[in-house]
Amino acid sequence: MRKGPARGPRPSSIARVEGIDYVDLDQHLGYALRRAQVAAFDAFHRATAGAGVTPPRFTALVILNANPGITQSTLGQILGTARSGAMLLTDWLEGRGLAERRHRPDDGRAWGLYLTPKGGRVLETLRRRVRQQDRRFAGRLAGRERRELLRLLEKLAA
Amino acid sequence: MRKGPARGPRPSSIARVEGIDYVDLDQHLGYALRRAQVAAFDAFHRATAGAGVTPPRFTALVILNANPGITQSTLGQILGTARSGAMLLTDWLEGRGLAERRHRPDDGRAWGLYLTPKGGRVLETLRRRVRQQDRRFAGRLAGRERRELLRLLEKLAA
DNA sequence: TCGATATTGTTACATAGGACTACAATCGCC
DNA sequence: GGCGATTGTAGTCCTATGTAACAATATCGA
Repeated sequence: MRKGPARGPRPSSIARVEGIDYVDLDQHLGYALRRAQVAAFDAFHRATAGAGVTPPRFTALVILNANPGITQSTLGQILGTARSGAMLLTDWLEGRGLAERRHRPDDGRAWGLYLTPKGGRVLETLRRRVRQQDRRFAGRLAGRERRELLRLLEKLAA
Repeated sequence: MRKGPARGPRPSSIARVEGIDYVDLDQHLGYALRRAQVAAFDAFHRATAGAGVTPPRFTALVILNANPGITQSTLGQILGTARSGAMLLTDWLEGRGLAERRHRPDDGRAWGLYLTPKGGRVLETLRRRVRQQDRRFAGRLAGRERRELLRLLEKLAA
């Protein structure tokens, strides 16, 4: 229906071009957020290179680990995607042996989603790498600045 | 080649789901940035509803206005997209009479891009609406917080 | 000056992530 | 028991990219 930020082929980075007048573009929160997010995505991608793990997939792993047994619908809500998208994501995870669907005794329609032992191990590795890269990425900020940034972002997205 | 944030069909918003343990997801800059950006995009979309103007299109208008005569390649660099994408974008702008291509006397290969008078008017309207919506969106932040946020984002994206 | 090389716009093609809809199975509630 | 709501699923469509190939033109070096 409408359009929004998602994931797809990527701008390797949004570099400033020499000799161009950017006017007051930086004063727009949306523009500033987008630039920062592209940079963050770059960092994420470097951290997980080769694993084929995208941000939503990583998020799904984290969520499944902390909330075993949730349904695909719930996962979709958490990620902000349609049910069909959550299903494709689950297919992907299951296809790699990272997660599995288990019938729910209490509800014949729904599946419960669980991380497999392998999924847990992969998550741990990813988590370590992502955290490390995150720290490097945020290296330009002082510790207090980083915390302040997170606080402000949280306030915006709430 | 790789994947990254872009625009496409959208998650209407990424709401927190009741009873779910989000663990330390908020501690990841990438995740926090993404959530904030989705919210910002929502605000942008409301501001430009009906105009069919997406963030990159808006950016292109602003850039063309301040840098008349730039080439499509340069526009692509600024937006962080491939030449072919810049061309499609230019087609769209030209199709609506917002911008036009003019032959360059100095380079037979390239076109110079210029905003039309109509393009200028549309930009002014959009700019006003976007700025207004931006302010509303940032309303949850104190003036100083907003400036601080922009400063930190800039530092990250640089 | 001329030929190799690079750049620009363009076209055609491929991909990826979503949304939307329709459907069958199942649940919940009256 | 029956009807509306929910769940997973499959199918289809759309949009925004990127890549590769090409012709025209520029540029640079021998």
